[in-house]
Amino acid sequence: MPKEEQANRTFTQNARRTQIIQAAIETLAEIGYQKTSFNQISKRANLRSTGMISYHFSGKPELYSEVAATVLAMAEETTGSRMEREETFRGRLRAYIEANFEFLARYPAHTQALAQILMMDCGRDITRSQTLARSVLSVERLSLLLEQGRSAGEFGAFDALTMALAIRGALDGVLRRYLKNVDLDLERCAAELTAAFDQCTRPRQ
Amino acid sequence: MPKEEQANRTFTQNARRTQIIQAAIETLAEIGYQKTSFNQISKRANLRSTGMISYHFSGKPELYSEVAATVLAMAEETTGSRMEREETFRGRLRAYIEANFEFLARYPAHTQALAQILMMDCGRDITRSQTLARSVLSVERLSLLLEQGRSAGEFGAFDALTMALAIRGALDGVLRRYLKNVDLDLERCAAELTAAFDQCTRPRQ
Amino acid sequence: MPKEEQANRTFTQNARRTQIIQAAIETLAEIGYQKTSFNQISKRANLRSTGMISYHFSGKPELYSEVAATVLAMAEETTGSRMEREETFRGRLRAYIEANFEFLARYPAHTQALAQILMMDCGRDITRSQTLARSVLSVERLSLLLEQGRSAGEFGAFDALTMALAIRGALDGVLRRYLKNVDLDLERCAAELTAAFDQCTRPRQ
Amino acid sequence: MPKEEQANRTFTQNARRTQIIQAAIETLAEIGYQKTSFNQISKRANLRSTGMISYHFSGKPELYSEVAATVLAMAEETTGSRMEREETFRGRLRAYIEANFEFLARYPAHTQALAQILMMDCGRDITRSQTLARSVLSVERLSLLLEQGRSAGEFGAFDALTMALAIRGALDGVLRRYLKNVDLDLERCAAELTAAFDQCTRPRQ
DNA sequence: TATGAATGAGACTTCATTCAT
DNA sequence: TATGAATGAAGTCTCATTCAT
Repeated sequence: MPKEEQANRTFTQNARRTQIIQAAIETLAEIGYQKTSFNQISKRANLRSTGMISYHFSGKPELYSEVAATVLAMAEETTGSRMEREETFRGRLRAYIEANFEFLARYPAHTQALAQILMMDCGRDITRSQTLARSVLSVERLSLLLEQGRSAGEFGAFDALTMALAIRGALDGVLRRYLKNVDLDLERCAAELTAAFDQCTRPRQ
Repeated sequence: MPKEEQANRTFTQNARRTQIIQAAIETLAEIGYQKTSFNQISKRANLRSTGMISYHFSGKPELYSEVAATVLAMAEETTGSRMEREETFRGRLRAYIEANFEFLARYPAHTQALAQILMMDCGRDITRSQTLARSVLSVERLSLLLEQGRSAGEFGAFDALTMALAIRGALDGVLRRYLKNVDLDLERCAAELTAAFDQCTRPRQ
Repeated sequence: MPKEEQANRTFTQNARRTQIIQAAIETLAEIGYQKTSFNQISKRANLRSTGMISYHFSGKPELYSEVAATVLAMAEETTGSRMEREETFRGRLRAYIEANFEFLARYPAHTQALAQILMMDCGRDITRSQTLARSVLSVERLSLLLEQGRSAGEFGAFDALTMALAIRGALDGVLRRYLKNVDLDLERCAAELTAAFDQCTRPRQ
Repeated sequence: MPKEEQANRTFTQNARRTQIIQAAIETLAEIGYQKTSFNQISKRANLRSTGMISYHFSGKPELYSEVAATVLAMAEETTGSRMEREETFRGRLRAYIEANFEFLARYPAHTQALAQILMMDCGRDITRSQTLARSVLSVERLSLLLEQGRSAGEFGAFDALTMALAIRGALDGVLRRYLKNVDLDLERCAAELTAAFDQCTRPRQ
């Protein structure tokens, strides 16, 4: 009887959970939130029944939370390590933007799945949770970075939260377009965005 | 027997359609795309059965298309007229950003509903239609504005489409946060964003 | 307020009823019993609402009864007059078969509509009514013809009802095939069937 | 999660499918095609909801196809084995007619259900499928038999297809009457029809 | 007479979830 | 642990019929 609070999971249980989460990611990316059902997910996971999913997850919310957490953790790796190599806050901002594109290029399905879930998260199951707020991808973390950079005199006198929302939004806008229509040249987009936000975060005379 | 191709609608029919569209907007804004059903909408429209909705609209796609068209038309008014008053492209860009905030402040539910529909529009029923593409709010129109401004020497040498996606995305990001959490000071956000994009669209030396 | 038992109909009412009946025939022939709804019929009759049909007919059963009666009356003309010209019972049987094909060739839609209605008549609204039983097309009348011919020594000693059912069934079988697939050569079919039943009704030695 | 392409069905699934098919047959025979709904069928199958039917069959078309296939398979047994015992084509024709009556007498509900489905099969889901075309009961097979018999000199020079349509139609006509009104003496009908078609397929001088 | 808006029952279908095995 | 059959609520849609005008 799984579904316990966390821990206490056997190796097998974790394997199953991972397998299901992976299948959920693929399904969300492939057919979209609307058409994604336990049935679809279980097919992609080569499970013989949807009961398996209900058995390992308390319900759709938990499954989707786990999907989000998984993707966020992966993004954390890519992005976090990329940012830590930079010494200036300005350098970290550039790294943040570039890392977002790198992740998209490497894991489009994961990005897609996360986007789908966050968009539909109206009950705020995920958004309200700490999982997202603590992620390096979060507006909050980005806002903090800007704030610190401003204190250090690297950035101008803008409002950190608004700028963070703008940067995150701009990234999401470009990412979303790419996911719909792969014609975008990601490298060029990355360069354009880093340049743009590099410019508009400059101290204004 | 409604559901006819277009036109040919009586006064009463149009009134009902409007009423239903309005109820759909409120429902989408209030409980989100997922939970929005004909049942919920008909309750909010004080209709006795969902049959009434099916009677006036061929189905969910038509209803949602009409919702989108309605909101876009309203936005067109606010935004379009605000932009036309400007003479420079740079001025129009500022007006565009400001008008987005004005509309949001005046019609938060409409903005919310439109956002929900466009996000879920994976079948591209609406996105692919001309309704959106021709709207002032569209990335395409914004991109065109930037392109023209660049030709006129008002803007720098950035890629117009990427910048348009970024601006639209930044706006959506801030809007979305406001819709989740009304604590944002919209006027200040507007000022920050106009300043930010005014700066980063400048010709770079 | 129409819907009265019969009579008492004004000229206009009768015109409307005829118009609706005609539209029903076309609809049944074109799209089949299943898809035939008041809505479809009213469109084909250029009526502005299905209310019109309910206003002139007490319901679907009455409408379909009238359709059946109309077609049967037309068939009566074709077939009856054709048969009366014959002097022998054997001649009348041939005439009966030939007239069925003539009618089919001239009024395929009417034949189709009647067939659809009689097939679906499980409540026996029509079959049980006298309209059909009294028709020259009915098995009963055909059976009577055979009986009389037998008494007159023209036919063999078969069971009249069974033979009548067989002849009527054979005609329906060929007709139905023609209605599905117009490749049949009706004249040849008519000749074949007259010959066949001419032979098998002969007095057997 | 059933509804798979074919095979891969467990014992239980097949049992349920059979049960539902049986209930569908009874329902069709009892209340007719029009009134037969998943609701009615599920009641007769002692299922608690119509969802069960949708769970085992992809939809009405699949269910009805299976009903038709089931009945045709049963008829194949009765009729096929009865015909194979005959050595002449003429003998087989007689066997064919007699077997039809035998089947009707033994399985009136099945006959009724099949008749209902084939009559309403306007989309030709079933008729167009090979299930019917390959059945012994089909006009095609009957036509072939007549053709072969004619080549062998056993039958006269009639058109095989027309005669096959006539025989099949005659059988259906008698069968249908019996199903509506059980007063017919099936044995006598069988004798009459075999005699009749024996006579009219004779080589004519 | 005629209109057409409104109704509400009922159809089919999907789905997350439960439960006996 | 895993299976998969079963459930039943909820969803969208169709339709004959009613009724105020």
